[in-house]
Amino acid sequence: MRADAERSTMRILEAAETVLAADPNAPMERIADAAGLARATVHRRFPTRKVLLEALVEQVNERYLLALQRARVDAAPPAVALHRLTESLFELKVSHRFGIQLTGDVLSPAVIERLDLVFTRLHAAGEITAVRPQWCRQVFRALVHEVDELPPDAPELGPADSPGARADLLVRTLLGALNA
Amino acid sequence: MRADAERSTMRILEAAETVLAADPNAPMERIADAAGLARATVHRRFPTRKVLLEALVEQVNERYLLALQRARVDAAPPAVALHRLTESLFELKVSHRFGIQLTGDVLSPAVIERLDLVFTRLHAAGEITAVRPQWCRQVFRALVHEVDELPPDAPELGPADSPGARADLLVRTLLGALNA
DNA sequence: AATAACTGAGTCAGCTCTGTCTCATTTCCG
DNA sequence: CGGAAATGAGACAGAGCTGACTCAGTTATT
Repeated sequence: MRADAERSTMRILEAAETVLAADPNAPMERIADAAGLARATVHRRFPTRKVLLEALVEQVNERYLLALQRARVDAAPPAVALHRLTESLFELKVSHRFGIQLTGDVLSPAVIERLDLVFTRLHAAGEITAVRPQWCRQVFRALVHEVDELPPDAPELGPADSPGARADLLVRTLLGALNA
Repeated sequence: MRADAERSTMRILEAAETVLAADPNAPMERIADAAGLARATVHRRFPTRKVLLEALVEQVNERYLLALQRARVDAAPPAVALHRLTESLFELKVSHRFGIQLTGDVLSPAVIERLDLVFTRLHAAGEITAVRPQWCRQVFRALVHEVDELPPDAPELGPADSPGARADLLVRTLLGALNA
């Protein structure tokens, strides 16, 4: 694969993210335009729309996994790990909104496993009463989405729009929800 | 409008709900089939797909409002009202999954107003610390969705699958989330 | 500089969905 | 019963998207 083609592939993935985030049914041509390429070129890398979507999912799963290991999910105190993970996730959301939304159904097993680890450890530490990691994951994902859609000046985020404000709110809300 | 045509209209709305819940992009013909009618007949009632969708939204808004007044939102203790409202909402979800999902953006002002009333009253009663009804609504809707997707035998719902088990879980979780 | 890889632009057939129209037939309602 | 309304079946044009293909021109690599 020529360095040339590599760049094109990346461009396409980026363009697909931004375009499909705005309109999940956008035609391939709009993605090609956003990437500054011809539609035919997109079809050369990704023969089918389905293939392109799968590539997006895989890409997000990789970054997800990266965020999990940067959060030191298995070593750090679980509440801290959750907080760090959340911060990374919000960053991930700005550049990969569509992909994340798409992974709702098809999170990679590796990601699920690590994610569940956070919640079992939270339970073991007595920070939450909820038992099943699956349920915790569901609530987590839902709240991440809601917090993410909060406008920057929302009172829930506190006075200053500090970078960790969203993560704070999320952790607080999630622990409250899973303690009931 | 002949009694005949009235029935057809209802059939179409019902069919649209069930078909679109499974596939939001399903073609008009599939809706017509599900309604036991010809595609042309559907187009006679609802000239455009857009019009049909709007009708679905309106229908859900009506039922939503009905649920709110049956819950005695303005008189009953707010926690009780919330519980009753939640029960109705879960019922509504089984028959109007698609419409409810669609109303995420376009809830009627009347519904929003009544819904906000619940949360301001909850705050006044000291049951939640969250202030902004908008934020409460967001979290509420998100959790309703997650609880609704829980399988009937989920441990979170308790031993017996009593009718109010889901509402119990939701109220518990929501109050926890909005207290953090 | 030569070769191989990549790309742009255009064309093409095929498919699906939409919305409209017609006309014969069935169904309601007074 | 008889007229009016509603329906089914089918055809129709139009639009949009997809995926494949060609070929001339550009770009990277050795």
